[in-house]
Amino acid sequence: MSKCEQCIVRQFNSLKTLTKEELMRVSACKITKFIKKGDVIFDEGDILNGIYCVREGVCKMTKLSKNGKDQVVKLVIKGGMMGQRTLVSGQSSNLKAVAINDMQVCFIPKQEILHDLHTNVDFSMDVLKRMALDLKNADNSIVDMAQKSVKQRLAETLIYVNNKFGIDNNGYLSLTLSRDDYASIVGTATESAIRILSQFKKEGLISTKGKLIKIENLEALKHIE
Amino acid sequence: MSKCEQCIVRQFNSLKTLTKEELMRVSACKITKFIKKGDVIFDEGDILNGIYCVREGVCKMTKLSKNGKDQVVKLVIKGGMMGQRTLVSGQSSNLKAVAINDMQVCFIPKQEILHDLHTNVDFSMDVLKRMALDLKNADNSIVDMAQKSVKQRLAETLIYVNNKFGIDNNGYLSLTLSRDDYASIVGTATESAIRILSQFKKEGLISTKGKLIKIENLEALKHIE
DNA sequence: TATCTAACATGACAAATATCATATAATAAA
DNA sequence: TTTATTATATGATATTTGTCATGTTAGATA
Repeated sequence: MSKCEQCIVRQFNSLKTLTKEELMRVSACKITKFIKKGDVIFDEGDILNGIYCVREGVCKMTKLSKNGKDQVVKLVIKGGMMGQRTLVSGQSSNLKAVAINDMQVCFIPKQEILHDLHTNVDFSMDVLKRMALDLKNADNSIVDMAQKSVKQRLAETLIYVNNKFGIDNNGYLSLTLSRDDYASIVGTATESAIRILSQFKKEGLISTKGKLIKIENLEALKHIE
Repeated sequence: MSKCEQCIVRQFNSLKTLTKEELMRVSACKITKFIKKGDVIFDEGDILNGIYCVREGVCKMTKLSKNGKDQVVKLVIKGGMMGQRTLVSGQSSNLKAVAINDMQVCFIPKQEILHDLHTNVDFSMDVLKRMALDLKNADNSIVDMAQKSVKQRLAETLIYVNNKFGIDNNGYLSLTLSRDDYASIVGTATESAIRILSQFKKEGLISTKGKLIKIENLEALKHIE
């Protein structure tokens, strides 16, 4: 079992503010889990007894709407954490976490993190800072959902995936999402997402090969009306 | 100038976790401001040198979308705080704060709050907890914006205003919002908001008198399709 | 390989929502 | 009070988006 002290992933999250001693305690009680694509890590309403640190893979955090459709609220990538909000508030989870590809995550028990939150100011301030950033992003999402067209949101999602995950050797977006995932991120019907992607293709903004998508005209995508 | 130690409003926010000494220091450096309806307390991009505690009145926090429309992200009421996110992240404000009615707010300088955040664990944990709750609410708003119809969102807004602000002697919603405000909360065109309110009226779900709105059938509003 | 299944794709149509025009009512300013 | 301005209201119409039907493709399974 690998040690947190040697894990590069923690550089991307609040754990980097922990002291060596704190890290060793965390490392001693953490549980590393291997999650297969499509598996549910935790569900809405679950009581989480700790937080998850993503070592590998990508995860979507979704919420089921009353109309029966899942809405993706956030994508969590390597270095990301899940469950902090729930840990802090003491409530059950508001979101469901599903692996988009094979993942490796470390589970850290609640009491360990809570202890560090109370005793290490650097840590608690960093957690606070990241939560503040999450809140800002969420606020911006609200505005986008309310004010932008489906086409604009889909274009922005493609740009986001491009920026966040980059492209493979052939120029295709490294993160492969199903059309259904795109629809669920954008907040539209699967058919609508497919239709708009087809339109983007016709207009030369993107090209596709199966599920793979290649951005052909980033600038034009940025200026979708 | 009134003292924070005697201010009931702090019972509703994180300031209630401060010690008497801390409160007195806060009280000594706070500035109470009287804001008139429609006035801007701070704008997007502003550098805030502190946080605001709402003593009286209601405030809308909005963000300007690229299409030129303001989207209301949150309503802040008596006891609410503004600017914590910005204070914590060290960034400029992501939102604009506009008074919906006459307000009284107390401005507390940044360094005072930051000091308390670093030294009082109860305080920092409470701020964290409230931010976590804000984040949950924001996530839920994303889902609502993405998945619910304008009609549903408007109905829910009416219910929210009813629950949060109550009704006056004649049964009308105590908080009076313009049709434009409703549109900006729901994320739709003003005409659409007006049209749907008219429809609700025809269906007997609400009645109106000028800008005033009275909920006539709460249960039916809750079950709008 | 053949078959099955899930994902992708597209047409046809319906429903929701935005936009533009215009009218009326309410409120503020002169 | 009169006038000017802003908010509310509604019709007509265009656009966007959702829904249902159906077909196609690609990958999984037997």
